[in-house]
Amino acid sequence: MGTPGTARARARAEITAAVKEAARAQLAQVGAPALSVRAVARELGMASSAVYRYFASRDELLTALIVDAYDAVGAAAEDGARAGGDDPGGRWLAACRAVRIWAVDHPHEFSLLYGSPVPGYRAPADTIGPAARVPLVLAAAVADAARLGLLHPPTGALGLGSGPRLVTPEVLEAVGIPAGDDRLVERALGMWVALIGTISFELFGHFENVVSDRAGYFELAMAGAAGAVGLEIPVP
Amino acid sequence: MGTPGTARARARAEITAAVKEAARAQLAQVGAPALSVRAVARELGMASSAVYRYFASRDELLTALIVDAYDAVGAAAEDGARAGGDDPGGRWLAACRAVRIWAVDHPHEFSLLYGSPVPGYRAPADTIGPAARVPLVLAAAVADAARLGLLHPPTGALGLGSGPRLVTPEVLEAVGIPAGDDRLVERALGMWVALIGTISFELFGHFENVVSDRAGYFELAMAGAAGAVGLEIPVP
DNA sequence: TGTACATCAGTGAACGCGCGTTCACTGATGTAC
DNA sequence: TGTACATCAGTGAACGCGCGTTCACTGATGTAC
Repeated sequence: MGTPGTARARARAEITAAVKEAARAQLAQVGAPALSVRAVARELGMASSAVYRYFASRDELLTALIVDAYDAVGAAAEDGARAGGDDPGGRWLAACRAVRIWAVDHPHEFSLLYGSPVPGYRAPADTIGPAARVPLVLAAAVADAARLGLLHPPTGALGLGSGPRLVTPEVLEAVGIPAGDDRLVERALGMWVALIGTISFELFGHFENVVSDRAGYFELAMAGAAGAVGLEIPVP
Repeated sequence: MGTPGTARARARAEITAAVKEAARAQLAQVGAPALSVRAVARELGMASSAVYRYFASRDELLTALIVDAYDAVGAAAEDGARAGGDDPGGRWLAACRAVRIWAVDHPHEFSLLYGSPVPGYRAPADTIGPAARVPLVLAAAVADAARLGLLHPPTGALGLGSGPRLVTPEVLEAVGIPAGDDRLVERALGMWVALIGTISFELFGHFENVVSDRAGYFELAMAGAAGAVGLEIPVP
Protein backbone atom coordinates (compact mmCIF):
# COMPACT_ATOMS: atom_id res chain seq x y z
CA MET A 1 0.00 0.00 0.00
CA GLY A 2 1.47 3.36 -1.07
CA THR A 3 1.11 6.63 0.76
CA PRO A 4 -2.54 7.46 1.19
CA GLY A 5 -3.10 10.60 -0.85
CA THR A 6 -6.45 12.18 -0.13
CA ALA A 7 -7.68 13.24 3.29
CA ARG A 8 -10.40 10.64 2.98
CA ALA A 9 -7.88 7.85 2.44
CA ARG A 10 -5.79 9.03 5.36
CA ALA A 11 -8.82 9.20 7.61
CA ARG A 12 -9.86 5.74 6.50
CA ALA A 13 -6.48 4.28 7.39
CA GLU A 14 -6.49 6.02 10.74
CA ILE A 15 -9.98 4.93 11.69
CA THR A 16 -9.37 1.38 10.52
CA ALA A 17 -6.40 1.30 12.87
CA ALA A 18 -8.50 2.82 15.67
CA VAL A 19 -11.17 0.16 15.21
CA LYS A 20 -8.56 -2.57 15.46
CA GLU A 21 -7.05 -0.93 18.50
CA ALA A 22 -10.40 -0.77 20.24
CA ALA A 23 -11.07 -4.38 19.27
CA ARG A 24 -7.74 -5.41 20.77
CA ALA A 25 -8.72 -3.64 23.99
CA GLN A 26 -12.04 -5.51 23.93
CA LEU A 27 -10.15 -8.74 23.37
CA ALA A 28 -8.08 -8.17 26.48
CA GLN A 29 -11.20 -7.57 28.54
CA VAL A 30 -13.66 -10.21 27.41
CA GLY A 31 -11.77 -12.60 25.18
CA ALA A 32 -12.19 -13.45 21.54
CA PRO A 33 -15.50 -15.33 21.69
CA ALA A 34 -17.21 -12.40 23.37
CA LEU A 35 -15.71 -9.74 21.15
CA SER A 36 -18.58 -7.69 19.78
CA VAL A 37 -18.86 -5.15 17.00
CA ARG A 38 -21.23 -3.07 19.06
CA ALA A 39 -18.87 -2.85 22.01
CA VAL A 40 -16.05 -1.77 19.74
CA ALA A 41 -18.24 0.93 18.23
CA ARG A 42 -19.32 2.05 21.68
CA GLU A 43 -15.71 2.43 22.77
CA LEU A 44 -15.05 4.63 19.77
CA GLY A 45 -18.20 6.66 20.30
CA MET A 46 -19.61 5.81 16.90
CA ALA A 47 -22.72 4.05 15.71
CA SER A 48 -22.32 0.29 15.53
CA SER A 49 -23.33 0.35 11.90
CA ALA A 50 -20.38 2.61 11.10
CA VAL A 51 -17.92 -0.18 11.84
CA TYR A 52 -19.30 -1.99 8.80
CA ARG A 53 -17.74 0.70 6.60
CA TYR A 54 -14.38 -0.75 7.65
CA PHE A 55 -15.00 -4.45 8.20
CA ALA A 56 -17.71 -6.32 6.41
CA SER A 57 -18.44 -8.58 9.35
CA ARG A 58 -17.34 -9.57 12.80
CA ASP A 59 -15.36 -12.43 11.31
CA GLU A 60 -13.45 -10.10 9.06
CA LEU A 61 -12.51 -7.97 12.04
CA LEU A 62 -11.37 -11.07 13.91
CA THR A 63 -9.29 -12.14 10.94
CA ALA A 64 -7.59 -8.75 10.85
CA LEU A 65 -6.73 -9.08 14.53
CA ILE A 66 -5.35 -12.56 13.97
CA VAL A 67 -3.20 -11.48 11.06
CA ASP A 68 -1.92 -8.48 13.02
CA ALA A 69 -1.09 -10.68 16.00
CA TYR A 70 0.73 -13.25 13.88
CA ASP A 71 2.69 -10.45 12.29
CA ALA A 72 3.50 -8.93 15.65
CA VAL A 73 4.79 -12.13 17.21
CA GLY A 74 6.55 -13.01 13.96
CA ALA A 75 8.31 -9.65 13.93
CA ALA A 76 9.25 -10.11 17.58
CA ALA A 77 10.81 -13.47 16.77
CA GLU A 78 12.66 -12.07 13.77
CA ASP A 79 13.96 -9.10 15.74
CA GLY A 80 15.01 -11.38 18.55
CA ALA A 81 16.90 -13.67 16.19
CA ARG A 82 18.58 -10.71 14.53
CA ALA A 83 19.76 -9.45 17.90
CA GLY A 84 20.87 -12.94 18.88
CA GLY A 85 24.32 -12.75 17.37
CA ASP A 86 26.13 -14.92 14.84
CA ASP A 87 25.72 -18.26 16.54
CA PRO A 88 22.64 -20.14 15.28
CA GLY A 89 21.95 -21.51 18.75
CA GLY A 90 22.09 -18.01 20.16
CA ARG A 91 19.74 -16.72 17.49
CA TRP A 92 17.33 -19.55 18.13
CA LEU A 93 17.27 -18.99 21.87
CA ALA A 94 16.90 -15.24 21.45
CA ALA A 95 13.92 -15.80 19.15
CA CYS A 96 12.28 -18.12 21.68
CA ARG A 97 12.75 -15.61 24.46
CA ALA A 98 11.34 -12.84 22.31
CA VAL A 99 8.23 -14.89 21.58
CA ARG A 100 7.69 -15.56 25.25
CA ILE A 101 8.11 -11.91 26.15
CA TRP A 102 5.60 -10.95 23.49
CA ALA A 103 3.17 -13.59 24.70
CA VAL A 104 3.40 -12.52 28.34
CA ASP A 105 2.81 -8.94 27.24
CA HIS A 106 -0.09 -9.88 24.96
CA PRO A 107 -1.73 -12.90 26.56
CA HIS A 108 -5.09 -12.48 24.87
CA GLU A 109 -3.59 -12.13 21.43
CA PHE A 110 -1.48 -15.20 22.13
CA SER A 111 -4.65 -17.07 23.08
CA LEU A 112 -6.28 -15.92 19.89
CA LEU A 113 -3.48 -17.49 17.89
CA TYR A 114 -2.64 -20.63 19.82
CA GLY A 115 -5.60 -21.31 22.07
CA SER A 116 -8.73 -23.21 21.20
CA PRO A 117 -10.15 -22.15 17.86
CA VAL A 118 -13.01 -19.67 18.12
CA PRO A 119 -16.10 -21.78 17.43
CA GLY A 120 -17.81 -20.95 14.17
CA TYR A 121 -14.81 -19.05 12.93
CA ARG A 122 -12.92 -20.44 9.98
CA ALA A 123 -9.47 -18.99 9.37
CA PRO A 124 -9.04 -17.81 5.78
CA ALA A 125 -5.92 -18.43 3.73
CA ASP A 126 -4.52 -14.94 4.46
CA THR A 127 -3.47 -16.13 7.89
CA ILE A 128 -1.16 -18.88 6.63
CA GLY A 129 1.74 -16.65 5.65
CA PRO A 130 1.84 -14.61 8.87
CA ALA A 131 1.37 -17.76 10.93
CA ALA A 132 4.50 -19.26 9.41
CA ARG A 133 6.82 -16.48 10.47
CA VAL A 134 7.66 -17.81 13.93
CA PRO A 135 8.32 -21.41 12.90
CA LEU A 136 10.36 -20.18 9.95
CA VAL A 137 12.62 -18.18 12.23
CA LEU A 138 13.25 -21.26 14.34
CA ALA A 139 13.78 -23.41 11.27
CA ALA A 140 16.23 -20.93 9.80
CA ALA A 141 18.41 -21.18 12.88
CA VAL A 142 18.42 -24.96 12.71
CA ALA A 143 19.13 -24.85 8.98
CA ASP A 144 22.06 -22.52 9.57
CA ALA A 145 23.44 -24.77 12.26
CA ALA A 146 23.10 -27.80 10.00
CA ARG A 147 24.83 -26.02 7.14
CA LEU A 148 27.69 -25.03 9.42
CA GLY A 149 27.99 -28.55 10.77
CA LEU A 150 27.15 -27.41 14.28
CA LEU A 151 24.45 -29.93 15.08
CA HIS A 152 25.26 -32.82 17.38
CA PRO A 153 24.09 -36.19 16.12
CA PRO A 154 20.79 -37.33 17.63
CA THR A 155 21.09 -39.03 21.00
CA GLY A 156 18.75 -41.25 22.93
CA ALA A 157 16.50 -44.09 21.96
CA LEU A 158 15.26 -43.09 18.55
CA GLY A 159 15.70 -45.64 15.80
CA LEU A 160 13.53 -43.24 13.88
CA GLY A 161 15.77 -42.54 10.93
CA SER A 162 13.73 -44.60 8.50
CA GLY A 163 10.27 -44.83 7.05
CA PRO A 164 8.20 -42.30 5.12
CA ARG A 165 8.39 -38.64 5.98
CA LEU A 166 5.94 -37.26 8.51
CA VAL A 167 5.78 -33.70 7.22
CA THR A 168 4.33 -32.35 4.00
CA PRO A 169 6.55 -31.71 0.96
CA GLU A 170 5.77 -27.98 1.17
CA VAL A 171 7.28 -27.79 4.62
CA LEU A 172 10.35 -29.73 3.56
CA GLU A 173 10.92 -27.20 0.84
CA ALA A 174 10.09 -24.12 2.88
CA VAL A 175 12.24 -24.68 5.93
CA GLY A 176 15.57 -25.14 4.18
CA ILE A 177 16.71 -27.81 6.60
CA PRO A 178 18.66 -30.58 4.85
CA ALA A 179 16.28 -33.55 4.75
CA GLY A 180 18.65 -36.30 5.75
CA ASP A 181 17.66 -39.60 7.18
CA ASP A 182 17.77 -38.56 10.82
CA ARG A 183 14.37 -36.85 10.68
CA LEU A 184 15.92 -33.51 11.49
CA VAL A 185 12.99 -31.59 10.06
CA GLU A 186 10.51 -33.52 12.16
CA ARG A 187 12.58 -33.09 15.27
CA ALA A 188 12.98 -29.38 14.63
CA LEU A 189 9.22 -29.15 14.55
CA GLY A 190 9.29 -30.28 18.14
CA MET A 191 11.13 -27.12 19.08
CA TRP A 192 8.22 -25.07 17.82
CA VAL A 193 5.72 -27.22 19.70
CA ALA A 194 7.85 -26.98 22.85
CA LEU A 195 8.06 -23.21 22.58
CA ILE A 196 4.35 -22.62 22.09
CA GLY A 197 3.35 -25.45 24.40
CA THR A 198 5.44 -24.16 27.27
CA ILE A 199 4.11 -20.63 26.86
CA SER A 200 0.55 -21.94 26.61
CA PHE A 201 0.89 -23.84 29.87
CA GLU A 202 2.20 -20.74 31.54
CA LEU A 203 -0.50 -18.43 30.21
CA PHE A 204 -3.42 -20.83 30.45
CA GLY A 205 -2.81 -21.46 34.11
CA HIS A 206 -1.49 -25.01 34.11
CA PHE A 207 1.63 -23.98 35.99
CA GLU A 208 -0.44 -22.60 38.86
CA ASN A 209 0.77 -24.28 42.04
CA VAL A 210 3.21 -26.27 39.92
CA VAL A 211 6.00 -24.11 38.56
CA SER A 212 7.27 -21.40 40.86
CA ASP A 213 9.91 -19.89 38.58
CA ARG A 214 8.27 -19.53 35.18
CA ALA A 215 11.13 -17.80 33.43
CA GLY A 216 13.61 -20.29 34.84
CA TYR A 217 11.51 -23.21 33.76
CA PHE A 218 11.19 -21.72 30.29
CA GLU A 219 14.97 -21.59 29.96
CA LEU A 220 15.25 -25.22 31.01
CA ALA A 221 12.49 -26.31 28.65
CA MET A 222 14.09 -24.53 25.72
CA ALA A 223 17.45 -26.07 26.57
CA GLY A 224 15.75 -29.46 26.45
CA ALA A 225 14.12 -28.69 23.12
CA ALA A 226 17.43 -27.59 21.66
CA GLY A 227 19.07 -30.74 22.94
CA ALA A 228 16.53 -32.86 21.09
CA VAL A 229 17.83 -31.57 17.76
CA GLY A 230 21.43 -31.38 18.88
CA LEU A 231 21.52 -27.60 18.73
CA GLU A 232 24.06 -26.08 21.08
CA ILE A 233 22.85 -22.95 22.82
CA PRO A 234 24.74 -20.44 24.94
CA VAL A 235 24.70 -21.02 28.69
CA PRO A 236 23.37 -18.06 30.67
CA MET B 1 -22.10 -41.13 47.43
CA GLY B 2 -23.96 -44.33 48.36
CA THR B 3 -26.71 -45.99 46.41
CA PRO B 4 -29.52 -43.58 45.77
CA GLY B 5 -32.44 -44.95 47.73
CA THR B 6 -35.65 -43.19 46.85
CA ALA B 7 -37.11 -42.92 43.37
CA ARG B 8 -36.66 -39.21 43.62
CA ALA B 9 -32.94 -39.55 44.31
CA ARG B 10 -32.53 -42.00 41.46
CA ALA B 11 -34.37 -39.69 39.08
CA ARG B 12 -32.25 -36.80 40.24
CA ALA B 13 -29.03 -38.66 39.49
CA GLU B 14 -30.31 -39.74 36.10
CA ILE B 15 -31.45 -36.31 35.05
CA THR B 16 -28.29 -34.68 36.31
CA ALA B 17 -26.40 -37.09 34.08
CA ALA B 18 -28.74 -36.35 31.17
CA VAL B 19 -28.18 -32.62 31.58
CA LYS B 20 -24.44 -33.10 31.49
CA GLU B 21 -24.74 -35.36 28.49
CA ALA B 22 -26.78 -32.78 26.61
CA ALA B 23 -24.31 -30.11 27.62
CA ARG B 24 -21.46 -32.20 26.26
CA ALA B 25 -23.34 -32.52 22.98
CA GLN B 26 -23.80 -28.73 22.94
CA LEU B 27 -20.11 -28.34 23.64
CA ALA B 28 -19.23 -30.40 20.60
CA GLN B 29 -21.47 -28.28 18.41
CA VAL B 30 -20.84 -24.72 19.50
CA GLY B 31 -17.87 -24.79 21.85
CA ALA B 32 -17.58 -23.88 25.48
CA PRO B 33 -17.98 -20.10 25.26
CA ALA B 34 -21.30 -20.48 23.44
CA LEU B 35 -22.66 -23.23 25.66
CA SER B 36 -26.04 -22.08 26.90
CA VAL B 37 -28.36 -23.29 29.60
CA ARG B 38 -31.38 -22.66 27.40
CA ALA B 39 -30.05 -24.75 24.55
CA VAL B 40 -29.34 -27.62 26.90
CA ALA B 41 -32.87 -27.43 28.27
CA ARG B 42 -34.27 -27.28 24.75
CA GLU B 43 -32.42 -30.43 23.78
CA LEU B 44 -33.90 -32.21 26.77
CA GLY B 45 -37.39 -30.87 26.10
CA MET B 46 -37.64 -29.18 29.45
CA ALA B 47 -38.10 -25.60 30.57
CA SER B 48 -34.86 -23.69 30.83
CA SER B 49 -35.64 -22.86 34.42
CA ALA B 50 -35.77 -26.55 35.29
CA VAL B 51 -32.04 -26.89 34.70
CA TYR B 52 -31.52 -24.66 37.71
CA ARG B 53 -32.84 -27.45 39.91
CA TYR B 54 -29.65 -29.33 39.02
CA PHE B 55 -27.02 -26.67 38.51
CA ALA B 56 -27.17 -23.33 40.24
CA SER B 57 -25.67 -21.48 37.31
CA ARG B 58 -24.07 -21.83 33.93
CA ASP B 59 -20.66 -21.70 35.56
CA GLU B 60 -21.51 -24.59 37.85
CA LEU B 61 -22.55 -26.66 34.85
CA LEU B 62 -19.31 -25.78 33.10
CA THR B 63 -17.33 -26.78 36.16
CA ALA B 64 -19.07 -30.15 36.25
CA LEU B 65 -18.15 -30.72 32.60
CA ILE B 66 -14.55 -29.77 33.28
CA VAL B 67 -14.27 -32.09 36.26
CA ASP B 68 -15.86 -34.93 34.29
CA ALA B 69 -13.48 -34.36 31.39
CA TYR B 70 -10.42 -34.28 33.64
CA ASP B 71 -11.60 -37.48 35.25
CA ALA B 72 -12.22 -39.10 31.87
CA VAL B 73 -8.82 -38.29 30.44
CA GLY B 74 -7.21 -39.13 33.77
CA ALA B 75 -8.87 -42.52 33.80
CA ALA B 76 -7.81 -43.10 30.20
CA ALA B 77 -4.21 -42.36 31.13
CA GLU B 78 -4.36 -44.61 34.17
CA ASP B 79 -5.92 -47.45 32.20
CA GLY B 80 -3.35 -47.00 29.47
CA ALA B 81 -0.49 -47.14 31.95
CA ARG B 82 -1.94 -50.20 33.62
CA ALA B 83 -2.13 -51.98 30.27
CA GLY B 84 1.37 -50.82 29.40
CA GLY B 85 3.18 -53.68 31.05
CA ASP B 86 5.91 -53.80 33.68
CA ASP B 87 8.43 -51.55 32.02
CA PRO B 88 8.09 -47.93 33.22
CA GLY B 89 8.92 -46.65 29.75
CA GLY B 90 6.23 -48.83 28.28
CA ARG B 91 3.71 -47.65 30.84
CA TRP B 92 4.61 -44.05 30.15
CA LEU B 93 4.25 -44.43 26.41
CA ALA B 94 0.99 -46.31 26.74
CA ALA B 95 -0.41 -43.54 28.92
CA CYS B 96 0.60 -40.91 26.39
CA ARG B 97 -1.04 -42.81 23.57
CA ALA B 98 -4.20 -43.26 25.61
CA VAL B 99 -4.39 -39.53 26.27
CA ARG B 100 -4.02 -38.77 22.58
CA ILE B 101 -6.71 -41.27 21.62
CA TRP B 102 -9.06 -39.77 24.17
CA ALA B 103 -8.30 -36.28 22.92
CA VAL B 104 -8.89 -37.16 19.28
CA ASP B 105 -12.18 -38.77 20.27
CA HIS B 106 -13.21 -35.83 22.45
CA PRO B 107 -11.67 -32.76 20.86
CA HIS B 108 -14.05 -30.25 22.42
CA GLU B 109 -13.59 -31.61 25.89
CA PHE B 110 -9.85 -31.51 25.34
CA SER B 111 -10.16 -27.87 24.29
CA LEU B 112 -12.17 -27.18 27.41
CA LEU B 113 -9.32 -28.48 29.55
CA TYR B 114 -6.23 -27.34 27.70
CA GLY B 115 -7.35 -24.58 25.35
CA SER B 116 -7.69 -20.91 26.14
CA PRO B 117 -9.50 -20.32 29.40
CA VAL B 118 -13.18 -19.48 28.98
CA PRO B 119 -13.34 -15.72 29.58
CA GLY B 120 -15.13 -14.77 32.75
CA TYR B 121 -14.95 -18.28 34.09
CA ARG B 122 -12.81 -18.93 37.14
CA ALA B 123 -11.97 -22.56 37.85
CA PRO B 124 -12.82 -23.53 41.43
CA ALA B 125 -10.55 -25.65 43.62
CA ASP B 126 -12.51 -28.84 42.87
CA THR B 127 -10.80 -29.07 39.51
CA ILE B 128 -7.28 -29.28 40.91
CA GLY B 129 -7.40 -32.92 41.95
CA PRO B 130 -8.87 -34.28 38.72
CA ALA B 131 -6.52 -32.08 36.69
CA ALA B 132 -3.53 -33.69 38.36
CA ARG B 133 -4.36 -37.24 37.34
CA VAL B 134 -2.66 -37.20 33.94
CA PRO B 135 0.58 -35.58 35.07
CA LEU B 136 0.69 -37.89 38.08
CA VAL B 137 0.49 -40.94 35.85
CA LEU B 138 3.42 -39.68 33.82
CA ALA B 139 5.36 -38.76 36.95
CA ALA B 140 4.75 -42.17 38.46
CA ALA B 141 6.35 -43.86 35.48
CA VAL B 142 9.40 -41.64 35.72
CA ALA B 143 9.59 -42.19 39.46
CA ASP B 144 9.45 -45.95 38.94
CA ALA B 145 12.18 -45.78 36.34
CA ALA B 146 14.34 -43.68 38.64
CA ARG B 147 13.82 -46.06 41.53
CA LEU B 148 14.79 -49.00 39.34
CA GLY B 149 17.87 -47.19 38.08
CA LEU B 150 16.57 -47.26 34.52
CA LEU B 151 17.04 -43.60 33.68
CA HIS B 152 19.96 -42.62 31.48
CA PRO B 153 21.91 -39.68 32.77
CA PRO B 154 20.96 -36.37 31.15
CA THR B 155 22.69 -35.65 27.86
CA GLY B 156 23.18 -32.49 25.87
CA ALA B 157 24.12 -28.98 26.82
CA LEU B 158 22.42 -28.47 30.14
CA GLY B 159 24.60 -27.26 32.94
CA LEU B 160 21.30 -26.90 34.72
CA GLY B 161 21.91 -29.05 37.74
CA SER B 162 22.29 -26.15 40.12
CA GLY B 163 20.39 -23.18 41.44
CA PRO B 164 17.06 -22.99 43.23
CA ARG B 165 14.27 -25.36 42.33
CA LEU B 166 11.81 -24.22 39.68
CA VAL B 167 8.78 -26.16 40.90
CA THR B 168 6.73 -25.74 44.04
CA PRO B 169 7.39 -27.84 47.14
CA GLU B 170 3.94 -29.43 46.83
CA VAL B 171 4.82 -30.82 43.44
CA LEU B 172 8.14 -32.12 44.65
CA GLU B 173 6.32 -34.05 47.35
CA ALA B 174 3.43 -35.24 45.22
CA VAL B 175 5.28 -36.70 42.27
CA GLY B 176 7.54 -39.05 44.15
CA ILE B 177 10.46 -38.47 41.84
CA PRO B 178 13.76 -38.36 43.71
CA ALA B 179 14.75 -34.70 43.74
CA GLY B 180 18.40 -34.98 42.91
CA ASP B 181 20.54 -32.27 41.52
CA ASP B 182 19.92 -33.06 37.87
CA ARG B 183 16.53 -31.32 37.83
CA LEU B 184 14.78 -34.56 37.01
CA VAL B 185 11.43 -33.29 38.29
CA GLU B 186 11.61 -30.19 36.15
CA ARG B 187 12.61 -32.18 33.11
CA ALA B 188 9.83 -34.69 33.69
CA LEU B 189 7.43 -31.76 33.62
CA GLY B 190 8.52 -31.23 30.05
CA MET B 191 7.09 -34.61 29.11
CA TRP B 192 3.67 -33.45 30.21
CA VAL B 193 4.01 -30.20 28.30
CA ALA B 194 5.19 -32.10 25.22
CA LEU B 195 2.26 -34.50 25.43
CA ILE B 196 -0.41 -31.85 25.76
CA GLY B 197 1.36 -29.41 23.46
CA THR B 198 1.66 -31.91 20.65
CA ILE B 199 -1.98 -32.92 20.94
CA SER B 200 -3.03 -29.27 21.07
CA PHE B 201 -1.17 -28.48 17.88
CA GLU B 202 -2.85 -31.40 16.18
CA LEU B 203 -6.36 -30.57 17.38
CA PHE B 204 -6.13 -26.80 17.09
CA GLY B 205 -5.11 -26.97 13.44
CA HIS B 206 -1.47 -25.95 13.58
CA PHE B 207 -0.37 -29.12 11.79
CA GLU B 208 -2.62 -28.31 8.82
CA ASN B 209 -0.41 -28.36 5.73
CA VAL B 210 2.54 -29.13 7.98
CA VAL B 211 2.39 -32.62 9.40
CA SER B 212 1.05 -35.30 7.08
CA ASP B 213 1.29 -38.27 9.44
CA ARG B 214 -0.10 -37.07 12.77
CA ALA B 215 0.13 -40.39 14.60
CA GLY B 216 3.64 -40.95 13.32
CA TYR B 217 4.71 -37.51 14.39
CA PHE B 218 3.20 -38.07 17.81
CA GLU B 219 5.32 -41.18 18.27
CA LEU B 220 8.44 -39.28 17.33
CA ALA B 221 7.60 -36.37 19.59
CA MET B 222 6.99 -38.65 22.54
CA ALA B 223 10.25 -40.47 21.86
CA GLY B 224 11.97 -37.09 21.96
CA ALA B 225 10.27 -36.16 25.22
CA ALA B 226 11.28 -39.47 26.80
CA GLY B 227 14.84 -38.95 25.62
CA ALA B 228 14.97 -35.63 27.42
CA VAL B 229 14.59 -37.37 30.79
CA GLY B 230 16.60 -40.42 29.78
CA LEU B 231 13.59 -42.70 29.87
CA GLU B 232 13.95 -45.68 27.60
CA ILE B 233 10.77 -46.60 25.76
CA PRO B 234 9.94 -49.66 23.65
CA VAL B 235 10.55 -49.35 19.91
CA PRO B 236 7.45 -50.08 17.82
C1' DT C 1 -52.30 -48.91 56.41
C1' DG C 2 -53.84 -44.03 56.33
C1' DT C 3 -53.65 -39.35 56.72
C1' DA C 4 -51.37 -34.39 57.03
C1' DC C 5 -47.72 -31.91 55.96
C1' DA C 6 -43.20 -30.87 53.93
C1' DT C 7 -40.19 -31.25 50.22
C1' DC C 8 -39.01 -31.19 45.68
C1' DA C 9 -39.30 -31.17 40.21
C1' DG C 10 -40.91 -28.87 36.63
C1' DT C 11 -43.70 -25.00 34.22
C1' DG C 12 -44.32 -20.77 31.80
C1' DA C 13 -44.13 -16.04 31.89
C1' DA C 14 -41.37 -12.27 32.61
C1' DC C 15 -37.20 -8.96 33.32
C1' DG C 16 -33.56 -6.75 31.26
C1' DC C 17 -30.04 -7.27 28.42
C1' DG C 18 -26.85 -7.55 24.31
C1' DC C 19 -25.99 -9.20 19.85
C1' DG C 20 -25.00 -8.96 14.20
C1' DT C 21 -26.63 -6.92 10.44
C1' DT C 22 -29.58 -4.04 7.24
C1' DC C 23 -31.42 0.15 5.44
C1' DA C 24 -32.88 4.71 4.14
C1' DC C 25 -31.02 8.86 4.90
C1' DT C 26 -27.83 13.24 5.66
C1' DG C 27 -23.87 15.69 4.88
C1' DA C 28 -19.14 15.98 3.73
C1' DT C 29 -15.31 14.96 0.50
C1' DG C 30 -13.54 13.98 -4.05
C1' DT C 31 -13.53 14.25 -9.26
C1' DA C 32 -14.43 15.54 -14.09
C1' DC C 33 -15.27 19.00 -17.03
C1' DT D 1 -11.41 28.70 -10.35
C1' DG D 2 -16.23 27.06 -10.44
C1' DT D 3 -19.85 24.08 -10.92
C1' DA D 4 -22.46 19.27 -11.22
C1' DC D 5 -22.30 14.93 -10.02
C1' DA D 6 -20.55 10.72 -7.78
C1' DT D 7 -18.62 8.65 -3.93
C1' DC D 8 -18.13 7.78 0.66
C1' DA D 9 -18.56 8.09 6.11
C1' DG D 10 -21.51 8.10 9.57
C1' DT D 11 -26.36 8.11 11.79
C1' DG D 12 -30.22 6.15 14.11
C1' DA D 13 -33.93 3.19 13.91
C1' DA D 14 -35.29 -1.27 13.23
C1' DC D 15 -35.46 -6.60 12.62
C1' DG D 16 -35.18 -10.81 14.80
C1' DC D 17 -32.81 -13.27 17.82
C1' DG D 18 -30.85 -15.58 22.06
C1' DC D 19 -29.22 -15.20 26.57
C1' DG D 20 -29.05 -16.02 32.23
C1' DT D 21 -31.81 -15.87 35.89
C1' DT D 22 -35.99 -15.13 38.90
C1' DC D 23 -40.53 -16.07 40.55
C1' DA D 24 -45.13 -17.59 41.69
C1' DC D 25 -47.33 -21.55 40.89
C1' DT D 26 -48.93 -26.75 40.18
C1' DG D 27 -48.58 -31.41 41.05
C1' DA D 28 -46.07 -35.33 42.37
C1' DT D 29 -43.12 -37.76 45.76
C1' DG D 30 -41.50 -38.50 50.40
C1' DT D 31 -41.92 -38.57 55.60
C1' DA D 32 -43.74 -38.54 60.35
C1' DC D 33 -47.13 -39.88 63.13
